Amino acid sequence: MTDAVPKRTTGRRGAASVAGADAAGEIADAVELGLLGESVGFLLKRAQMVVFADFIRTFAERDLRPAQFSVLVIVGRNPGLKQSQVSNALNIKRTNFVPLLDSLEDRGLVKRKLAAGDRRSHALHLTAKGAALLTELQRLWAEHERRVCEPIGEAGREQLLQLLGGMIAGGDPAAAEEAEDADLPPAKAPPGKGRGKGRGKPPAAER
Amino acid sequence: MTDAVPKRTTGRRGAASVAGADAAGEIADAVELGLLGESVGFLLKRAQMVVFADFIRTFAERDLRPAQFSVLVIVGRNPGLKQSQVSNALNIKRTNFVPLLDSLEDRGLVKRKLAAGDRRSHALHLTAKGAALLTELQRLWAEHERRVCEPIGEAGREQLLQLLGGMIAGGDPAAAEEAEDADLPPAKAPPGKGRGKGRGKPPAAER
DNA sequence: TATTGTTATACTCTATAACTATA
DNA sequence: TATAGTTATAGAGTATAACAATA
Repeated sequence: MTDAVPKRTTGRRGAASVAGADAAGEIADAVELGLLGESVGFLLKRAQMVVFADFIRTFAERDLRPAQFSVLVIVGRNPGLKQSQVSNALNIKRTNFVPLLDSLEDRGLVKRKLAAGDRRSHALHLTAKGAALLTELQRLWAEHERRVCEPIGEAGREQLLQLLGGMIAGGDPAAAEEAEDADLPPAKAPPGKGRGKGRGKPPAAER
Repeated sequence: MTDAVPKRTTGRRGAASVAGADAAGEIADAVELGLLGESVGFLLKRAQMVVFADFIRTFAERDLRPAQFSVLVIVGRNPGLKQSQVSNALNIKRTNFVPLLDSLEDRGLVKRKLAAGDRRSHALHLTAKGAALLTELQRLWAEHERRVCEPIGEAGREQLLQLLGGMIAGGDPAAAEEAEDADLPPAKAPPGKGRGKGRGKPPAAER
C-alpha cells in the first residue's frame, strides 16, 4: 500500500516528447516485461496499487486510510468483538493494531469497552459518530469500487472477486469458512458460467 | 508485501480447542467481513499477500526478494536498458532503485556499464552468473506460479491475468500499450469465453 | 535549464521481544 | 502457565529534497 502515484510504467510517449529517448516518434522504448506479464504475483501487486491509489484519493476527504476503513466496517458489522478478533480478521498483528485503533478512538469513531467476563479484553463498538460516518463511507466506497472496476465491467468484477476468493482460500485454509454464509462459493470452479449470476450485488452499499 | 504468515484469518477452529472462545465446537466466532468481502481492493491485497508469501518462501533458498527477481527478469529481457527505464517499468522510484541494483551488482548478477552516447546513464546487463541464475529462477517461478494458482486452475489463472491486466490498464493508461505485442488484449471484454483459449501459455518458463 | 544517478532522510506498514494485568 | 493488550524497536518499502555530473 502507500502508493499515490500509480501512473507511468514504461517510457510513455503520450506527451510531446518529454523523454527524448525515442527519437522519431515510434513505439521505441517499450520495455518487455517477459514472464512478469504472466505472473499473478506481479500483476496482483500492480492492480492492488492502482486500486489502493484510487481508494486513498477517494477517502482522503475523510482522512481515512484503507486499514482504518476496514476496522470501521468490521466493528460496524460485528459489534462487541475483541481487539484480537478484529486484528486477526484483518491479518493485522495485535501489536500493530493498537495505534490503529487509537487513531479511530481518538477521533471518537470507535469505543473500547470493558468486556464482560474477561477483564483482559476490550469489546469494540462504533460510536454514534462512527456509525454515521460509516454510512457515508459506504457511498464513497461504492463510487470507488465502481470506478476501479469500470475497465473490466460488472461481470468482470464478479469473476475477479470469485477468483481472488478462491486463491485466498487456497493459500489460507481458514478463509474457506468465511465463504459459507457469505454467499460467495469457495470458488473452486474456475471458468465460464460459474453458477449463474445472482451472486454478489451491484456495488450499492452494505447489505 | 513482506508478509510471511498469511495463515489465520478469523478465530479458526481447526486445531483442538486453542482459542477457547468457541465453547462447544460450533461455528461460533466467524467474523463477518461485510462489504470488505466484495471489495476488490481488500481481496486484491489479501491475494497479493498470499501469493507473495509463497514467492518469498520459494525464493528464500536463493535469497531473492520479489523486486530483485523483477529486476533480473527485466534486465535479462531488455539488455542495455538505463536504470531509469528499468525502475520506471517496475514503478520503482529511481532513488529507491539504487540500493536495489547495488544488491544485485554486489552479488555479481548485474553489471552497470557506461552507456554509449550519454555519459550520465548506466546501461544494465546481466553477468554470465546472473543469466545462469535467471534460468534456474524461471523453474522456481514456474513452480511457484503453479502452486498459487492451483485453487483456481489454469483456466482461472488465464482469466485472472486477463482481468488484472484490464484493471491495470484502466488505472494506468500507459499499461495499455504493453498489452499490444504481448498478446494479452486490453481485456475490455469481461466475461465468459473471452476470445477462445490459445492465449498465454501453460506456466512453463519464458517464451 | 533539464536529466541521470546518487545521497540523505522521513514516513508507513510490518515484525519481534518483552512487559502488565488478568485468567 | 497462557492470553489480551500494550510498549519499544527494528526492518522493509516508499516518498521527497538536494546535489554532482552531464546534456
